[in-house]
Amino acid sequence: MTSPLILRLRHHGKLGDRAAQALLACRKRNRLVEPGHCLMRQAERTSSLFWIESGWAMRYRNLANGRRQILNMLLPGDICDLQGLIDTRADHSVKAMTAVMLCEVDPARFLQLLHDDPEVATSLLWSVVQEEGILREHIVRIGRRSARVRLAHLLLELVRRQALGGGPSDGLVEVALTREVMADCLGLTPVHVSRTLSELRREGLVVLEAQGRLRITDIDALAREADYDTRYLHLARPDHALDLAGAGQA
Amino acid sequence: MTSPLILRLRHHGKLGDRAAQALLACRKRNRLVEPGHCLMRQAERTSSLFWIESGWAMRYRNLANGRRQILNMLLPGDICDLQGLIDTRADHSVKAMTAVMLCEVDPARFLQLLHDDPEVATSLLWSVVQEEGILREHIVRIGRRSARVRLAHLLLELVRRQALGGGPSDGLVEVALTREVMADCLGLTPVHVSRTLSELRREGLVVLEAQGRLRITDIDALAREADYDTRYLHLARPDHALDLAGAGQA
DNA sequence: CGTGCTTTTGAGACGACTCAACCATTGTGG
DNA sequence: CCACAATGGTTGAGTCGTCTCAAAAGCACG
Repeated sequence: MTSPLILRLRHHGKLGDRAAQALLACRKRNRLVEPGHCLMRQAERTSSLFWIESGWAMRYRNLANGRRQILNMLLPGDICDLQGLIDTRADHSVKAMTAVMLCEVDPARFLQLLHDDPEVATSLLWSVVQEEGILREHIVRIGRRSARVRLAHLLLELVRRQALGGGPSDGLVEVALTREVMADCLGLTPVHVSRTLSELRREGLVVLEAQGRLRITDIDALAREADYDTRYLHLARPDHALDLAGAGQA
Repeated sequence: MTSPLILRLRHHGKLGDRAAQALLACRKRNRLVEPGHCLMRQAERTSSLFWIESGWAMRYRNLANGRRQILNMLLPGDICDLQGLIDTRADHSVKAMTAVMLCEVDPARFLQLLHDDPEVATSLLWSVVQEEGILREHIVRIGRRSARVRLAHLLLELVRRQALGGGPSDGLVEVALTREVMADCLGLTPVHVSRTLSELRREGLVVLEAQGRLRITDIDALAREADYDTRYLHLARPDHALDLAGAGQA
């Protein structure tokens, strides 16, 4: 079975088997994190670098007034995070939502590879660009959309992202999200999320399945409702991928 | 006079004169953009790379319902954007708020330098990490803070950021911001921004000066009000900057 | 078959929005 | 140098979306 990291990167462009193998060979060791445990803590110094092999995590920030804002979700194949290459005091925490299998990367080996293999470098750059796009989309969602659209939009994004890493692509959200998690993601209260979700369910756009997991019944209908750009995250193959090697090894 | 790019990068860590010169030498040409004109348009393909030498710009997104969300402001010394290294269809626009002087970069030369000079590579990585931090802070601001705190927090950030690029550090916001711009940044309406700003002015935290420019009269007081972490953006020198060269040229 | 957690539902409050009128500033042409 | 237009800012009144608090209902697990 292919690693979700490779699956995801291959949505960006060419990543040959040799490059993929080289990337996977940067793995130092695997680590299993229990649900609810932290992969990284606010104000802690870290210089670790890893990707998510399985399970979901959340990147969030606790505020002085006790509130919480989830900044992003981390799904299988996501890298967390290039910031780890720099030794900074983290301004946020990362917590496992389910059991999470991490692949820790050997930074030196990783940088070496980045330096030597243009395919890997390009893929990783794509990955960073995609992640920034996700953050921007999140800003728009929270800043200028109603609760209903926010929620629909988030669910669509998660379903799409999990598919990129090899997860289900049939509308089922593979992880049970509590109302509180969705609320902290969307800048709402759990109560209001509950109401809004009921509304979507009443209209048959979404159903609640076993273990509290959600399923989008009609992705296109929901996407229309949510002003969701289906090209988002697609990031089709570029017409002319910039050749990082060309410059680097000239 | 030193370029704001160099000033800003030097807040991150060591960037010697040789490295700084090399970075500036990547400049292909300068371009002046009139206020209100776009540096980059939503859905357009771009593969340009440049930094802001003077003036302010905004990165924003227009929604289907006619609303606008400002994603970030671009100040002198900011790079816009590494994404330009990849040929993607932009999901947002960038518009000059004032007259803006751009320094266009020769991508090939830039990548070469990134590849060869570890000091430059480290600085740029810092820069990317800082930018991500700004986006995250923006999410928290919009998601979990009241109008009053949002506004205060934004002003504090802008004042700090302009100082990093060599602008005033005395609390004066060097560019006149319309209520609408602040509103589109903060996910509010111009009317409500007006009211909120009046409130801050009535309390003497902020004053309105000539040409509609704002001045924060007591930065510390406002920072306390706004739950603003003064370490934010500081990004003090790392204890042990990871040596990108060490791995790359081993 | 409790026990603890999450979800749902209801009622009322409040922050931010809308619409609309008026005011202030700046720039322009007579 | 003034009158005027254009733009952006302020203020008021009423509405609406989301929040708060609280209680009850589901659900999972020991």
